[in-house]
Amino acid sequence: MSEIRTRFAPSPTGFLHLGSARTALFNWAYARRHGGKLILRIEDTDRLRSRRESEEAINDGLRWLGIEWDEGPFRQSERAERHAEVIASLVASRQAYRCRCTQEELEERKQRTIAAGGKWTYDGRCRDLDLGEECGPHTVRLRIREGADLSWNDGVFGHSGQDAREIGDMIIRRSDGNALFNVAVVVDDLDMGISHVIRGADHHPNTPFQIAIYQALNVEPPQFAHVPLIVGTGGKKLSKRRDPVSIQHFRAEGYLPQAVCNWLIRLGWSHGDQEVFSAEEITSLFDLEAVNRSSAQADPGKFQWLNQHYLKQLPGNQLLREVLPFLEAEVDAKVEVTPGLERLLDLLRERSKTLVEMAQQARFLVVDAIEIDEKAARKHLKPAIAPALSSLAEALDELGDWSESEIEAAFERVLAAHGDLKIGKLAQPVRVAITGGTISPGIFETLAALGHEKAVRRIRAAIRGVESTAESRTD
RNA sequence: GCUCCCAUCGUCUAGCGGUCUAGGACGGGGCCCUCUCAAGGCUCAAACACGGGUUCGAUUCCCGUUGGGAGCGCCA
Repeated sequence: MSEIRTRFAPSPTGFLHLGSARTALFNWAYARRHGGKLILRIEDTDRLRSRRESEEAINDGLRWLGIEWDEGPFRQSERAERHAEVIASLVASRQAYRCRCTQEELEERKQRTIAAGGKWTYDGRCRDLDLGEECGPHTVRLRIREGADLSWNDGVFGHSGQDAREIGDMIIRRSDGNALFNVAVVVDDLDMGISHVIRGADHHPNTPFQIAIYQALNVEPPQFAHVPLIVGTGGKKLSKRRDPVSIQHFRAEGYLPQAVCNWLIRLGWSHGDQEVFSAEEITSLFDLEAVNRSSAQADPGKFQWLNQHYLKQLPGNQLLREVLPFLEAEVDAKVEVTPGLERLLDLLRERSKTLVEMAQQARFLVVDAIEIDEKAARKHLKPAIAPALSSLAEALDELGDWSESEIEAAFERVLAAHGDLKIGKLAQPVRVAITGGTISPGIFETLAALGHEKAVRRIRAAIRGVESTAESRTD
């Protein structure tokens, strides 16, 4: 059996799109699974929409996801000569012919046919005219035999095909001399030795026409597999306005590439009841047979769950490396890495869905001065708790060993000394005092992570705050 | 409008004629744990779109209906 060669062929018209990324992932997984190669080809023949920056964005996105290609990136635009050559050979062998119908004429005839209740395919006006080079401005059309068998066995949809009569003689070269997408794709796939064309189901209707080109070229088409589209909430088409669709966006939101890949691979593909797949599992288990035929909605909830799952699994040094940029953006300053910070991040991974959230939750530890949430202060920093808070500040200040267990012991002493105060009564005020809010990891762990000096300073500052508001109230 | 495609809990899905009183996961409810928030454990609710066939037997096969999607460019 010959080598498995798949390709990812995006058009560089924006950022790496969610659906494109999944197609890339499927192609990559399929190639890896079978010891084959993935070829990256940029379909940039639409000059108006193609931009070099978006090509870079696609490469970056793929690299970030860990999808490595083996050959390319090739640019379709750089292969124009080869496309022209193939079209010329098709004309020479009378498989294609020149057509001088103008767009206006075509449009008019089309409207007339439709108005008369007919179905429009090219009416073949120039089909047998045998027009030569000198016929003036013209396009080139592929001659489609009426009885041609344009069917194929799709890797996902099974037996597929369309009646040749439904297709009509399609244009393969524009009047400006450039090849059209369908030919360019066929020629490139052929030249690049692609064995499996795995692409979005939006290409499903294109396939019969491409098969006609393979037939005209008298070559065997590759295997086709069309993967169902990803749709947005409500089963509607993904919209750039409503749905987040760019991989870069997810990256900026603090999602891990492992989570994105895992999420995407399970959209339309499954392996029994398994939900979590490492990159190794993806590339050893992925299988076209198990790809679904119906389109899938992208569920953000599952995505968040997966992201937290991977966050929890990340080795400490990697977690730090991932969060640091987000944390520095959060506080808008360079952040010094301390053991306390590392400890806090470790506690935070169980409480964060994304790196962005984690950075927000770690903020209190790296800033010099915190802002205390007013509502939290009103609820928890009341005069009644001030005495206990003072004793705690004292007890903590005297601690020689700033460890979680010593801090806990200090708490217990203070609690006992204040009439068996419940720990919750003291923990919340302290939490507000040191983090500015009501939410944090366990209070002993949080205090330990924050550090001796900052912790005591913040508690004392909170006590002063309580006293001053108490005074202003009695006025 | 025409061509093609799809249809299991809210969502992603398992199921490839009897094992289905339909399984898992996310999300949701409840309980436990608990210094807050999480995490974790246990638990509950939740689906075969509808109508005809085929068959001893249909979630599974066939045909319609309905609903959704894609394509119908001198775009890719």
